[in-house]
Amino acid sequence: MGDRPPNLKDVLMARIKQSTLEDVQQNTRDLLLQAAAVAFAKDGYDAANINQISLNAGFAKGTVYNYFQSKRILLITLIDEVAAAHCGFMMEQISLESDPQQRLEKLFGTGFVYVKQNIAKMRAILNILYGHDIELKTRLFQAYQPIINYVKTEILRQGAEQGEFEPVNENEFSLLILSLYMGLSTQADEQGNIWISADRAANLLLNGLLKR
Amino acid sequence: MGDRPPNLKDVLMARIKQSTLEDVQQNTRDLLLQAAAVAFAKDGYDAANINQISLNAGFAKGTVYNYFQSKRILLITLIDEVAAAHCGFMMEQISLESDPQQRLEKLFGTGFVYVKQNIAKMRAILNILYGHDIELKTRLFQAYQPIINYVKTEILRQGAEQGEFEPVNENEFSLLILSLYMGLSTQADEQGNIWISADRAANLLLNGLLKR
Amino acid sequence: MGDRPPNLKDVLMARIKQSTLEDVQQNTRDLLLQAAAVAFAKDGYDAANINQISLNAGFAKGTVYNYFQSKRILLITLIDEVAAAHCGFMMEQISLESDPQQRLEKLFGTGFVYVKQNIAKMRAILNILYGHDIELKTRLFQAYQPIINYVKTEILRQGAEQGEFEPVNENEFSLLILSLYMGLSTQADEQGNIWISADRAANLLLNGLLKR
Amino acid sequence: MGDRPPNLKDVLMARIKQSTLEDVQQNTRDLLLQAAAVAFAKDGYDAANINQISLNAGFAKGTVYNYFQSKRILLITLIDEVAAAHCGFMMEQISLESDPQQRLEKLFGTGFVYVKQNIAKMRAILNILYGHDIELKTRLFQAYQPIINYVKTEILRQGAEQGEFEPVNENEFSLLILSLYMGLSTQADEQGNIWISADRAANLLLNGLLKR
DNA sequence: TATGAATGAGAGTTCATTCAT
DNA sequence: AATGAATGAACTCTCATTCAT
Repeated sequence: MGDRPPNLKDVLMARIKQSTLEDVQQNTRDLLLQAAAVAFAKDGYDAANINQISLNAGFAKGTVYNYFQSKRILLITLIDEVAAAHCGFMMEQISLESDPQQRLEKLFGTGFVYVKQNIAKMRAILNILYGHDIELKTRLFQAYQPIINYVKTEILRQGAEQGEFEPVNENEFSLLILSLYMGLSTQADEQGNIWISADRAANLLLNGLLKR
Repeated sequence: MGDRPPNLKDVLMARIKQSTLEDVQQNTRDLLLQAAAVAFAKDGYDAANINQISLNAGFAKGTVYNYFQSKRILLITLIDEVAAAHCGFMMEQISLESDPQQRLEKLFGTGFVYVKQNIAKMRAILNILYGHDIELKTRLFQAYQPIINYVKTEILRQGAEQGEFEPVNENEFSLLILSLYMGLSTQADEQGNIWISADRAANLLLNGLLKR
Repeated sequence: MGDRPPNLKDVLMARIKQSTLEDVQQNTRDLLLQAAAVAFAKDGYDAANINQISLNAGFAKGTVYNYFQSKRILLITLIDEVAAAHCGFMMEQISLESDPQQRLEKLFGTGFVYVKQNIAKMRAILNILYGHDIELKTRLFQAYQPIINYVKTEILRQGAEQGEFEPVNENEFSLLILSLYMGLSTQADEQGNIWISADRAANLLLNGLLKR
Repeated sequence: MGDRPPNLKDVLMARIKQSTLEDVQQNTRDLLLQAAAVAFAKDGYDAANINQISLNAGFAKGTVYNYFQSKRILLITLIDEVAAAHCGFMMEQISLESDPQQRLEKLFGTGFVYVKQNIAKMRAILNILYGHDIELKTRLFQAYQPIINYVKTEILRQGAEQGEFEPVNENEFSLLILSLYMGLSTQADEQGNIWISADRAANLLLNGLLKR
């Protein structure tokens, strides 16, 4: 690899000297996906340079095509994997609470944590969610179904059944909650911090939801 | 121009036979900007084809360069002009009301009307607002300062002074209001219709604002 | 065009100073097709470089795409136009004779003249006729139908009706004649000369055709 | 090799469990050459994918480079080996006849048999014979010298000496015979069958050769 | 010997931009 | 002012080849 300046690949590779072939492949794939997230976040899908993604990941320009058939499939893969990880992380954390109101607060709390820890991936995702490409938006919507359903059944419905929440249109309101979460996420700064606290964000909704 | 089917240009041109040179230029410019809005809305800035914009406006490939120095300047011009018209239209309508609460409701009412009547331009704008390009977002933010200031001084401050509203952080809350308006606008359908009514949108905010 | 060495384009352009727009387009198109024929003849379709074709024609590398949508469409266009010209030329010349036997001799005579005058185009065509691409061969076969039909009806059938020729399977024999012509054409040297004379080639067939 | 469906390699490998190292190498080499013939026949040299050849032969991507230094050398090796086998087979069979006229008939008979039994290899060879690459054509011509010389001395000269054939230009006529054989071979169908019978093909030539 | 991850030169193609008419 | 032929930088993608295992 000669006199290239050390990069993410080199650093990580050093840690896995004893790795098996599967590890190498998984590692390369992950490095490429991470570099793709950074590029798509910074420049958007259309303006991002797939050769540069490969180079930034620490590989030659063609290497990305050993793992992803095309630039678009690279993006779609990123969407699917980020959405799965994002949904999984949030659902796992939210499930630790049992009270619907606390679950809603936890949604924003844990959601904002995910944004902070995965700012590049989130920006790549948000560029699509608010972008022009209908096909990609649909894919993204499908990939986020798990958390949408979770909010619907495990927060809204449960809250209504327990008499805590007003009965609302579950479908509309679960979408509204996720829209607010995503909308606030777009306002994260470079470090992934969001100007409004998770509690205040949840309260904005709770004031409209809670019986008084 | 031969046997092309009649297009927007041809139709409009027929109405202005008596126009002066300035009128023709203004008309051409507007046609190009409108075609640009449609293209940027549909494909995004990067993927939009500037030659196709010119053709869709009813002119030849090079014509756009007689009016705009580059593709990017075309976009910036579009941002500035749409923002100015958008702000102007909303402020003019809102000013017809004098009560702060009614003004807030009018903001969403008249804002949603603007979206419906200018769906392509709005989508082009929203693509930028939620896109990756910081420079363009800054430009957009500057261009929308008039309405942000208007909300701050003519709605929030006035409401607070009249004892109708809780005293809130004017800067933060005016941004939050505009964010909600823009966020809901991203959910407009093909015809520019938005699933939530202006009243309900305003009430979401008012419930948190109003003294009880 | 600066200090490029003068090329075919420059020479020809000089002759058509007064040309109209249509002339310019037709001229550019023809130059590109001719350069394509030379390249496809020399390197074959797959190995030919479409950028180099444009450059060899005297234009920038992208110019070929102003006239042909893709490399393959450039080739298909070349096939169609060469076949049409080739068939037209031969049929026109052969029709000057009325005797079937003389027409057969004229077929080889005039055919060999066409080869000599269009050696690059012929080699491009023959590379396809004897190449691996079935789709292209089919297209070529379709494009040469006129001369195949002409041989069938205006030479073989007429010769049989006039009692000069043995009655043979018209379809098979017309194909055999054209196959022999094409096969001999593959053996043309750099200048387009063929080692066997048109008369001897025709006689090979006439031995099998003529009644004795 | 895991759960790949069994392929030619696996089947053949099973039969040679007891083989020595040399046998294994020879076998691998042959499998690669056969896969190369199939690929070159189907897609032509330029468009054929050397990695796919290796995979189709039942090996990994890089294996072909353990046996052949480059794609081009693989092709040249194929040319040499096919030509040698082809010439050997035909000369061996033809030698079973002693009469020149019967030898000529046998040439087409046994030649057509070879085509049918080696359709992929023949198509690869014919693609080169009628292709654009002069260097390869020259190589092919050299590799087929044995059969050309055989026809010249063991058929034409012998026929003339025995008074059966007209005295003709041996060099030209032996080439003509082989050209006819190759030309007819290009018209073999998917199964390697040729529309004209060996006897009729031979008779076309005998009409011009035989004394009357 | 066989493997397959990685390489990088080079291809086809797009399209913002220029400029002579 | 409007045109559209021409330009050429830059991009996505392919694949022959290398080499450490």
